[in-house]
Amino acid sequence: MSNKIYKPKSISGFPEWLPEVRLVEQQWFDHIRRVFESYGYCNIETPSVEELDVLRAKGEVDKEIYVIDRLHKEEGDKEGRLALHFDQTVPFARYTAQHFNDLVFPFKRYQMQRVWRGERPQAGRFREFYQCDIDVINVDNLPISFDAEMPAVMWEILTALPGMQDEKIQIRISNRKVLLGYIESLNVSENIAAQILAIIDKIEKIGAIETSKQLNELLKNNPLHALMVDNILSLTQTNDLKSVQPENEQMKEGLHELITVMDRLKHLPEGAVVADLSIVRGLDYYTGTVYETVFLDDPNYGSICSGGRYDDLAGSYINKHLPGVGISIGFSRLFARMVDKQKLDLKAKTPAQVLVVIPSEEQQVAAAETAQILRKNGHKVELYHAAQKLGKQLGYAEKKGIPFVWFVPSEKDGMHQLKDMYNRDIPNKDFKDPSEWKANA
RNA sequence: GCGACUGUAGCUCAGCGGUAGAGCCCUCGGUUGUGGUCCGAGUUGUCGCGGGUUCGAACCCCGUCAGUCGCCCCA
Repeated sequence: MSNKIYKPKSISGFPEWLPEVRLVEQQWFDHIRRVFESYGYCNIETPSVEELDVLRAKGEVDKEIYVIDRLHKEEGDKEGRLALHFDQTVPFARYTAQHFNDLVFPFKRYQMQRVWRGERPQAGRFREFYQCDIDVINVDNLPISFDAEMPAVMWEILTALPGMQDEKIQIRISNRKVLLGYIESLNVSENIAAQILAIIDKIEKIGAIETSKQLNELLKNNPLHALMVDNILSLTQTNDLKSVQPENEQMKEGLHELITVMDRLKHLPEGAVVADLSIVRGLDYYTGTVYETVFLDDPNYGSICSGGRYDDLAGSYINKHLPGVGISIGFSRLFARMVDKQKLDLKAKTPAQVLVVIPSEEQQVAAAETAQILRKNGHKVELYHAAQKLGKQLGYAEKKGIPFVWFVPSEKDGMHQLKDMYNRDIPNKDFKDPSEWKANA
């Protein structure tokens, strides 16, 4: 055995939490799971790794993918290269294609797992993080109503998460067919079109004036550039979808879909969900509706809940047409912000609700028996580990944030006592029998 | 991948050329069946790493690694 001590340090971008934070994180997962299931989504879990070729099936992927290797891999070993998945949508599409015959469609599933991206970490940006996804995939046709269900479910979750009550968030929705259709009508090269999208994507960050400047610079060789820039800006900033004149069939279809989705979200509070044609959402597999969600007081923190519709992602793995739509909570990004802003209730460092103390050696057995009875009655119980001074035992309960302390009787035929640690003024409750104490009473 | 800034005790930081410090935390005591306050005592360091300048470097210089924040990209 070596005595060498490796100084412990956290690896940047790979978050880990203290017990009191983890407890709240688990509550968040419970809450999210409950709402997902209330809409009938079933859970699946896919492996952390996929074959690299599966992850790249949709062509070039910009995302930084971690590949994994065996330490003792021999030269010439013929194995598919394995890689950690960078999202849950691609593995889900593979899963759906693979188990096509055993699934019932429309297939509604949720997934809450870690994903990995080798990007440079920053506030709210990790290399290992949780996503909570819901997706629906159907055969041949997927009703547009699902495009409206996605943000509705997420709004319900996000506004009710413990600690999120005061946060002002907004889900923004667009349809890529609108902007892509419009840009197609401009007859510019593919390269220029991509650059236009990249500039529009930053509109909130850099402002309309800077956007206009950059677009003019980009398009300056086109004789109509002033008009084009004006039109792009007014399109991406419009508040009235119905007044937009479609330039072609694709744009018309996108507008119609977007208007339909917005119509079906009218039951949500004013400003919860808005149509925003400047949403670009990268350049990967989305083909129609796209979502992103921001904190209104800090939109640059990044999206905490994004997704969209993909017409043919599963088609990379099976010769069928399997359109889908999905949305994903950037769980770790969202959670880390609430931790940083101290919005979480971190009193408890343990799930234990009651600490059974051991006032003296003689009571050790009685204390252990009592703890067992309380557990059988549904309480979460920790038994103190030694017959030490009571002040020390109470201090322990306090430090761990255990709300109740239990005293076994000090004499034959005496009463059990329950002490409330948070409300010192409340007198101790007496019980003849530990079973008289009901959980949550 | 590019740029800026920062690395000193478990944590937050002071010291900026002359023997390494404070607060918090932790441990014990004041308090042998009822905690949080207060008081006293105590433990804690390759000053990120390597090289250079200097009689002397935590401090100045070079390199390197790590972290934070921007850019890019994204949850």
